[in-house]
Amino acid sequence: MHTQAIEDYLREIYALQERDERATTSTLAARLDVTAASVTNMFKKLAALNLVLHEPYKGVTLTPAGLKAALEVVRHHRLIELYLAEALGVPWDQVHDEAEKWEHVLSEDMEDRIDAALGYPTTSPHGAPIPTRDGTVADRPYRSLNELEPGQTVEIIEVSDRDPALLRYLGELGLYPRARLEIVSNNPYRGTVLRVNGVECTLGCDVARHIFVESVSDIPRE
Amino acid sequence: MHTQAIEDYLREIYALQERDERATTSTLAARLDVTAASVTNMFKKLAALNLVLHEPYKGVTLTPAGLKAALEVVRHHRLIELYLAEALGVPWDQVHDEAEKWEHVLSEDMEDRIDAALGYPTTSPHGAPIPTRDGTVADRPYRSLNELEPGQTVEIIEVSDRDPALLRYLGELGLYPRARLEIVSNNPYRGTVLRVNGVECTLGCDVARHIFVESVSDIPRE
DNA sequence: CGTTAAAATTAGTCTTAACTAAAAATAGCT
DNA sequence: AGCTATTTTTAGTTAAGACTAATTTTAACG
Repeated sequence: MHTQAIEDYLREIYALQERDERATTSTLAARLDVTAASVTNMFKKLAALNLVLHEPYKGVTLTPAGLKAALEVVRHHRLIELYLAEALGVPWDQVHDEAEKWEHVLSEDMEDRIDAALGYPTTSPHGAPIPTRDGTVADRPYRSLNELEPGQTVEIIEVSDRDPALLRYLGELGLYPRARLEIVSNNPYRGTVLRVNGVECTLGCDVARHIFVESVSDIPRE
Repeated sequence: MHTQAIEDYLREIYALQERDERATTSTLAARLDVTAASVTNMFKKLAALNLVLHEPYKGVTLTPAGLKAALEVVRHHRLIELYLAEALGVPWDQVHDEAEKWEHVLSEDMEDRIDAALGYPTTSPHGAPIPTRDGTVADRPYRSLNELEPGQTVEIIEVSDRDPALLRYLGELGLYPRARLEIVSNNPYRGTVLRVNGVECTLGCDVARHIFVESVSDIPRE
């Protein structure tokens, strides 16, 4: 196992690559709340450990070994998020911050027990896929809310887990994974207007961009 | 909250004082698997933080502030031991080592949730009292197995949690807290011979010393 | 194409908590 | 009491991972 700091960096680098964003010095610094200089130091260390490819002034990319290590951390993280929500009733806006701490102390044995207690789940409370133990992740060919045409009815698949205030707001509206909603209008400046449970509401573009959905026609409800 | 290292030292100093043993440099070094020099350094740091009184060449004693901090760590430790055993089915010989890691990442909120999920328990799986949130611990006016007269029937109250192999052995014999046994003979050199569930077995003195019991006459079974 | 702003890197420092090796203090034994 | 073995402490080092300040590289724009 790697140090806690290394695991944190790997988790965040993965989180960026997962969304096709570049893992740059300044982005990591903002996400981990450290200075840019600290990030550069760690990038060098990760590169020396063959966990990332560091292109100076460009950013890093996970190597196969780095991806494997990152997926282990992410698996721990998402399993714990779900466990806290299911077993201890922790609200979904708090599970991310707690899991960030717990993920570093989870032994393989405890991982197995939690996995079994949850019935071998496949997604976190926010709808993110839980990597398997051997390091594979489900594809996510989903679209963001802000790319959709008015009139469409869609089902929420996943929402970003990192903004507690936003999660509380979405929770109030009932915008959890598996919730269905209709797009009323969509405008890159004014945001997305949608109807959920008969209620209309507006989400800003930067919010709508982090909500992933699937067309209802594609997944007939059982 | 204090650093993980400080919490580990406080926990072990408390564990010694709880058994009326002196918290010396070498004892702590053995328990925490560090060198004596490291312990001396930490003793100075703890003394500077007013958590212990350090008498050079003699050892340390927890101050009121140190005791309070130690009891918080011990509360976390024992709550987690019980939670792992009850909720995840972890065998009682493994819960100590796992709890040693988990105790450092437990927020107050999670502590409350775990406490509630367990129904506000008062003892760990090994029978050790769980300190309350405000820092009080139940008295333990119990005797060790090796102090008893033959013929007595007693109930196990508590066993030491730190030797997994011993715990597995005791588990095989059914020697859990609340188990009843009869003293067959007791000898400081040969150890304690006892009968439990109709089976006779012998425990060495150093083992018997760490098993705490209460006379059955004192506690009529409901 | 050169100037400037932003981003990244370097150089050097700090803290925590370990370590080794050497010196000092205590305890045990005759 | 005095010698020896053990224990403890001191002194100095190391590693991780953060930091600041200064410098270099890249990107953007007139």
